[in-house]
Amino acid sequence: MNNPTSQTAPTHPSARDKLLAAGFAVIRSKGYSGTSVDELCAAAGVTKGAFFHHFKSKEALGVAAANYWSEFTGALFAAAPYHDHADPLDRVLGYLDFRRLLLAGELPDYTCLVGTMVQETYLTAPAIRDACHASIAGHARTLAPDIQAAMDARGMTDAGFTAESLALHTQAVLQGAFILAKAEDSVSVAIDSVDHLKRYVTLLFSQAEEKAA
Amino acid sequence: MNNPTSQTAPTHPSARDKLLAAGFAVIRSKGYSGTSVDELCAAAGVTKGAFFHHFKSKEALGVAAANYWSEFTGALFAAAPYHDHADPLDRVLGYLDFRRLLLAGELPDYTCLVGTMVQETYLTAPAIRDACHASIAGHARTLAPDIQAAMDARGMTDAGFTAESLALHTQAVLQGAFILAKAEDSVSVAIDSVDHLKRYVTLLFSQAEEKAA
DNA sequence: GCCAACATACCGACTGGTTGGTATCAATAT
DNA sequence: ATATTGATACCAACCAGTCGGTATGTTGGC
Repeated sequence: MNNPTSQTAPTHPSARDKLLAAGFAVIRSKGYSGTSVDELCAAAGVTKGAFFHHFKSKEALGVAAANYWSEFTGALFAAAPYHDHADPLDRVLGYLDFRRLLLAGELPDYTCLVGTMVQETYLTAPAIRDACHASIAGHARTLAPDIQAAMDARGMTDAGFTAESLALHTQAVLQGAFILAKAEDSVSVAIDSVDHLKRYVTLLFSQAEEKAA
Repeated sequence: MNNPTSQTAPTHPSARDKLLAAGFAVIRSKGYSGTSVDELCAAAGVTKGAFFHHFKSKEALGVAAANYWSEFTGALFAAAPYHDHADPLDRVLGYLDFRRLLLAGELPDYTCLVGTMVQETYLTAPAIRDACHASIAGHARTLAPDIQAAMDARGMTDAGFTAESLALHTQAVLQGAFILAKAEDSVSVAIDSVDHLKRYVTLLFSQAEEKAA
């Protein structure tokens, strides 16, 4: 009856896993403050007793959800195909194509949990803010090496920006694109913004190629 | 004793005005859902009775605050000096310089009210979402003519993007920059993103100039 | 038998919202 | 000039319901 790998197996998820999964969905729809513990429990199909057995507070669930989000997205992007390109610039552009591809389904499905949470909690819940920051910064850090390699290949030693700052800029564009998509209730504006970002990166490196030539 | 222009005079602001001003500050700090009506009243120095005299619900205050935000920022940017440049591209770049300049003080002082609110309310309070969308889209619309003029001046008839989409992209970058600044608890990452955006716009139009030459 | 994993029942504090009432005003009638 | 009217602006107290959190079970595997 019991699954020996039940800790993380989707066939027999623990109340903790169900709550974290419910957190992804509900918090992305209604925000952190707008989501009640009761609501979370109902969405997860567990009771409040289970909630407070696994999380000492609502804030603790917020932190855990942000950390789980880091794991989840980390695995998603690590398995993505854009890493296969030989040229580092192609990997960066491939990443943006992949992000564009992810803009599918309904708004709560493709928006960013930690971007949503940090907006509300940056002053009131520093622990959540730190976990969200770690998630965003950690993801940006996976991009920086490819950007740096692309810069090095073109001798861009004095480009006026760092690989890290460009990596963070991509995240800013994506987060902002989500906000505009929510405001317009349409994904097209987000797609347009990713296209602008891709055009920026392309221009940035083609410019350097011309200069080098 | 009584001020004949008391309706809008800052020397004798009405409870409504005080509540809207308090809304700017408190909602930008704690988010919409995270802000209670009692908190708003305390910050404004009025009672709950006054609140519900002027606003039929908390949501109505959210809508009114978003609309007031549109007026407020509309006046701010209309009076900004970047409109004086003769070259439309200089006006666009001047706008970005002005936005960079506005990134001063504490986080709740320079972040965007409607960007914060729409993130939480896009599904639960359509009236607020619409007001936030009107604010963002309306502001972007003030940028589009200058962008279009800059494109026309360079014969960019087939640039692969519209002036409107670039205007919206600037707003996405700014909104995203605010999120990253909140996560990092530092404005520098937001400044970097605005710099990237300015570099993008510069590249976009210098590229077209080269092609035309 | 025991402990982790849950469920049930409940608490005080706080939530958005309502109540009845007062102070202040302009307009009008006297 | 003054009294009457009626509307607006505002207040303190209060309401029913919801909040995050707790106390006390019950259960099922080791």
